[in-house]
Amino acid sequence: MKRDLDIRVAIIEDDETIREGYAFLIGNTSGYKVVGAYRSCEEALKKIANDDPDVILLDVELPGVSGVEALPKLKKLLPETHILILTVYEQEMLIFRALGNGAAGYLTKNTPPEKIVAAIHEVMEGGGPMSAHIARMVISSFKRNESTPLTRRETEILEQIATGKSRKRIAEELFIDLETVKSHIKNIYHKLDVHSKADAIKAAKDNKFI
Amino acid sequence: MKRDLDIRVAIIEDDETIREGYAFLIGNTSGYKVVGAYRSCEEALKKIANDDPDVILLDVELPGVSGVEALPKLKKLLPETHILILTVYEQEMLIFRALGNGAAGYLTKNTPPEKIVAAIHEVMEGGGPMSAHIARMVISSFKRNESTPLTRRETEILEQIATGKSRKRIAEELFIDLETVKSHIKNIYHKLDVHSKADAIKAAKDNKFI
DNA sequence: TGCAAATCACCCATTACGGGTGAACACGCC
DNA sequence: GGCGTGTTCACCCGTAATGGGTGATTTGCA
Repeated sequence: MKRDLDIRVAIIEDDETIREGYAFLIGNTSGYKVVGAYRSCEEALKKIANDDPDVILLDVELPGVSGVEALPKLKKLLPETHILILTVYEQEMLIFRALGNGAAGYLTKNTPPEKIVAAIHEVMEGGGPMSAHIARMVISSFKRNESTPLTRRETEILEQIATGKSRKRIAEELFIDLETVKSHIKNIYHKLDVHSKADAIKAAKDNKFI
Repeated sequence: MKRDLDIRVAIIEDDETIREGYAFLIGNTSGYKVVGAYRSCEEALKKIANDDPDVILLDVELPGVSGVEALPKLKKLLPETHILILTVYEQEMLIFRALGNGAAGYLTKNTPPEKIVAAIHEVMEGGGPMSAHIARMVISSFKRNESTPLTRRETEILEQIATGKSRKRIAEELFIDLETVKSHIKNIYHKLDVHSKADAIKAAKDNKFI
């Protein structure tokens, strides 16, 4: 299907200077080829399927249909294509929405040109290129709060509650009595100063206790 | 406190050849200094506090106390120190446990020496260095399944259920009737072929529908 | 030896849950 | 124009789960 061995790159970016800059950079790197460049998602969604790109560089802050909104549509149109996000913003919500919608990498626009080319290569090799600060935020999102007021057992039980299991089922799976589970839950509620499952789960997640 | 401007690195690694190799590499790079090298976590936990390291390179597959187990203890001992995981394994469970326990980065042992030094630098600058394949796995963990059988509304309601909220509360927050929520839940259960909250949440999470 | 953690017990009233059946209305698609 | 899908709401049923009070025992680590 591919017409040669070059990595086929498409660019979706509204700023002409930046778009042309990327196109020039990538087009002049051996092994890479620009097969499409668009100023909007609407335009790209109509024509990009014909470009058969391996990688799409996607700006998230576009006028009209934003990059994150277009992501699922691009993925549906080109399921095998890797999509790299390019942005000036480093907002957590935006990052996690983009990654949840199928982005294969996330780069900030201060990324030096040679690193962008390296990222395209990396994503083709099964990697997940991210700018340093983005990577740190992603890693942080996994990190638990080490100064939890909950004991080991309480944390374990709250995790089970957060999966929707009933106290009875939790008791059975942990080989303890239902009364013991109730007792732990009462202690959890006191420590977190809440009066319901939902509030306990929210408080614990907000504070990264679970 | 710091005796000079070098980045202070400690190494915990049982294989002597590898340990010495890293020590030699880092010690001979200007701007870096090896302040400790240990063959086990037990040994490291006793003495490492005196080294006052900026970064610790930590092997996860150690005899005795494993790297992941030692992570919380090291973090408690040296809260300001960045810990970089070094491993041959790329198991998801190990990666997410390590990141959840406070690791600042995750490198595989096939990482070339100059990249290890770069990773130490990157972590000092607020980055989160990861090997390419690890980064892809981390990113994948965020990705939703685009071919969900659930509708938009059903997904929304299942997400609410997964936070532990009651149907009544969900109805209030979405400004719809309790009966409507019940109706959606019945449809969700049918689609996922389950008969309880817990099973629905599990099925949806396993398939990345939520 | 003492304190925290984990275990179990019995009390109470209220609410939530799972399932069946049916129906109205809006929207897009052929 | 009609058909399917998605969203909304209604009324039925019985069982199970929840939140809270009070108190007691045992185990393990410091």
